[in-house]
Amino acid sequence: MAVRPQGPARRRSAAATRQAISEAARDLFADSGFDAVGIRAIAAHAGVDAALVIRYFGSKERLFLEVMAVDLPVAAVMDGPLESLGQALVEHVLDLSSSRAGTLAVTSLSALFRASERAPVQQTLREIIERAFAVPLVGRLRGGDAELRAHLIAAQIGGLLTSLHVVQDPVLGRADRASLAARYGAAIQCLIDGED
Amino acid sequence: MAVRPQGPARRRSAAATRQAISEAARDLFADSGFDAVGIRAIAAHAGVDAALVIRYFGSKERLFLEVMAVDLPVAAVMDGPLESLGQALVEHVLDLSSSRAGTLAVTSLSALFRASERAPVQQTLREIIERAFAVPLVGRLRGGDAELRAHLIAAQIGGLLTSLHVVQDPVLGRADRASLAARYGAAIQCLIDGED
DNA sequence: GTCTATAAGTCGATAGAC
DNA sequence: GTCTATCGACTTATAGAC
Repeated sequence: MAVRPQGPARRRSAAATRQAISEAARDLFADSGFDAVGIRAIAAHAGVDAALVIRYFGSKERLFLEVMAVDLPVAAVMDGPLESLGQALVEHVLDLSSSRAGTLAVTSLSALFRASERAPVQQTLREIIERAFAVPLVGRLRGGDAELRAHLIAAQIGGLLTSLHVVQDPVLGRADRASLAARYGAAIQCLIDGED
Repeated sequence: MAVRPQGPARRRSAAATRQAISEAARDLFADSGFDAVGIRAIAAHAGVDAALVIRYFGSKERLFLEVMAVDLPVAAVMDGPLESLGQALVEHVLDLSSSRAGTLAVTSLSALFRASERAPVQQTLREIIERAFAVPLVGRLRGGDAELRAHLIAAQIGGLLTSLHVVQDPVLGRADRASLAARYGAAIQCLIDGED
């Protein structure tokens, strides 16, 4: 085996270092929020030096934006039949927490939400909503005010998500999946159907 | 006139000092959030010394909780007729921003939402929801799952409030009051009516 | 490519003089 | 009741050695 080169520590490829920082930041930001997580903690968690975090990402805020800008994984259910989309959407949202990817999306969204006094974070949130709801829905909705209705549906889903994961409403936590999907699904269906 | 006593600065009554700190904290927290506002800034804004802020309120977090725990002023509309409560509720929420007290409630609520990774803040939010929605609604709703439905209505209003004031969705910002109240009001009415 | 060292500043909270 | 002074720890970000 070749002896290690003269660098102060073991080398990794640039890509591997970047990725390690990315993953550490994602995990820490997602469960403690932007302000509570320092660059030192991210570096320690990634096994790199704190200066590298800035070197690779420019600033803590840019790192946050790059790492938390996930898409809400609802594309599949949004293409389903319109007549039962309300209930299907709620079921899908309730099931997010049982997959690793879903949990990550939900915790990232909560972190974005909590950091939304920063203008670029707010912009990121708007883009996520636009991609997840407005884009797939506006063309499909019958009746007037399609764009408004799509954004109101996004507001409803946002309300459900924040009640579940930000406020952590105990009544919603105790409720069974079926009644929750039926009740809230019906309210969303109301906006899908339109009926002007 | 009696000469001023030997204190290092002009005296105020304890109550007046407390109130000055309270008001400064309320304003600053409401438009910049918990983390972004330091004790020194609050003190400067109130015209007092930074040490007094801690002396009077114990800690920055206790000050935040005491000052931001407002009630959402919806009691009046919640007692209105059930058949049109959905639309009335949305109209009321949309009109909050045109009164001083309403704006204060909305910005305080936004600040609480954004600081909700702290357990006591989360608890405060739950109590606000309980008082504003569950208490006045549970007894009045006909049909099953009254408690669940009341909390889902709270989730819907929460979604509307956060879309308007936290995310600041531009589509909702541009929409006219009447269509917004009609569309979202109908969706809320759906949960009020029940129809199991 | 990775490190040490440090700049330059913030923070919440406390002790004690007056 | 109000102040000064300060503790101790933290922050983001940079400069430059290796």
